[in-house]
Amino acid sequence: MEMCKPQQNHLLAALSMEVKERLFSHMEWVELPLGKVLYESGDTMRHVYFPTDSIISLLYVMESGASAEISVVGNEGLVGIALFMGGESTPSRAVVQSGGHAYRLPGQRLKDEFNRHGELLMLMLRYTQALITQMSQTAVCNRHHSIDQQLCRWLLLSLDRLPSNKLTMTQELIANMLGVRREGVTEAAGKLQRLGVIEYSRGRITVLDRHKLEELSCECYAVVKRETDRLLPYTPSTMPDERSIAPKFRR
Amino acid sequence: MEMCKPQQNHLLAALSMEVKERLFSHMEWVELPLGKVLYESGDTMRHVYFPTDSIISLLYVMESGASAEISVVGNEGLVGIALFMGGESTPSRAVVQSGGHAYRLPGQRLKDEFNRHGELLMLMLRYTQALITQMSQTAVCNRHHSIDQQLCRWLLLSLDRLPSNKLTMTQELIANMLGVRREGVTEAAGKLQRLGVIEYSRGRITVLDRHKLEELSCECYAVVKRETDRLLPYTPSTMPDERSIAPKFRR
DNA sequence: ACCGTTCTGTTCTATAGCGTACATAGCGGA
DNA sequence: TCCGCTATGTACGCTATAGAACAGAACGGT
Repeated sequence: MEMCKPQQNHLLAALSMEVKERLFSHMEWVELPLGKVLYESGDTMRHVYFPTDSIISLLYVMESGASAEISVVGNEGLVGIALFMGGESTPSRAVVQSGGHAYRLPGQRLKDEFNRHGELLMLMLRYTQALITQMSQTAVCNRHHSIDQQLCRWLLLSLDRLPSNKLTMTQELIANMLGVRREGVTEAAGKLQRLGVIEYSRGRITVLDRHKLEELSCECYAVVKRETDRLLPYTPSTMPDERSIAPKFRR
Repeated sequence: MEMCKPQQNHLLAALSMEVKERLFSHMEWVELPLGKVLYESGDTMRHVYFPTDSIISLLYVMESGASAEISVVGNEGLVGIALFMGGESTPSRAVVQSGGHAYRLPGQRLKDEFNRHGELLMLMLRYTQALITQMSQTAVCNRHHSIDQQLCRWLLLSLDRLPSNKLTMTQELIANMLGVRREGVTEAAGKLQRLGVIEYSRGRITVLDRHKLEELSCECYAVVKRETDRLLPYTPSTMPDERSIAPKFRR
């Protein structure tokens, strides 16, 4: 048996003997044929996969059926971060892009390695997953949606983070954020203004019809919003039974 | 200390009294004027920011100077995940997009909350950060680069995860991954073939000139590669011990 | 050796967004 | 009050990519 396998998984290889032995006693060696779906959008993940000579694509599949790759995972990584990030699932699909093999570990076994970590950590991880969702959706949106749709998404994301329905933001600035021309924003904003959805002048934008804005936006806003709400429900910490909630974060 | 009631930070609000009190004894209340840069690409972060009534944009600034927003952070989150993810910095810039305030915590204080967590966790987190980098860069690439460039990037990312210089992948499949038309891939691949960079037929692609491929690719590949190498150097620690694997799962 | 299927190549038109140039309009300081 | 600056509006040609339709080419089972 060769000592230095050419296609071992790098993450597993980097672990100490102690941890590795504990994990490997529960590890399965599985074949991953091309096209196999490891998990669908929203699926509760049961295993994490450590690819060795296979490649897995994380895709976001849109309502239209069109898809875009969010990221790609090979022997440098693992599939199923949501299991330890705390979200248990993601809005993306994992498909085998290049057939091969992987080590597979029941999610529970991975979580067992985490069972001493406190609430702060769990909270951070869950937030991180929400952030990742946003990033992914941004990539998708950049690929597939019009400036008009993206402006709506962007306004809604901003609106959710502000106390009023006004934001101070020149079209030039928005263009930089979206990575488009200022003129493109001018046109899109003009349309929204003509529709009575927003009102603006010299860097002061007032949202008049939020509902319409949501209608005009692409699905990307809703996806991020829904996932963020799911991951971070923000139970008020002033509640007296706060500490009794904490154990639910531990598995 | 003033406890900003209407616009408290949601993450802080969700913490238990115990943890919150420990954190708040080291917390600063800072003003964030519009346009202030919280950190530049590659900067070692000293603080994490919990915005209350401000919005911070995470931007990736390209070599050309053009920029694209990776994500946006408001009172639902925090700026500086790299501090607890283990990377200490990111390739992105954080700019105040909407002036306001935030709670600021020295990074070390946050890390103190993490100091009992084992090596597995740290490894996972570092990987996650690398993945996040890839996602971010995908968003950037989708916005700004041609199909030709994106194909090069994609081939390189795949190549790095495979043992040989051959990959089995139809143009149709690649098109799905990149979120573009199959015809677009056909054209881009044709150009590469004519340049002698690759050779392919019916789903079998051989990379002949990797160096050229890197030249033709946009910067996005290099950014992700460099960051991944930095976060996960895979130091030649203990090699895997075959005997620790359950016999039936050995290769 | 054949035939159907699956890949790849080509060509047409349509359009969104870019680059560029320049015009207008509102605010704010002197 | 005026000037200058910044923000917004508009217009024109250009290009990359989408959408669609179809032709050729190679593989693989029977």
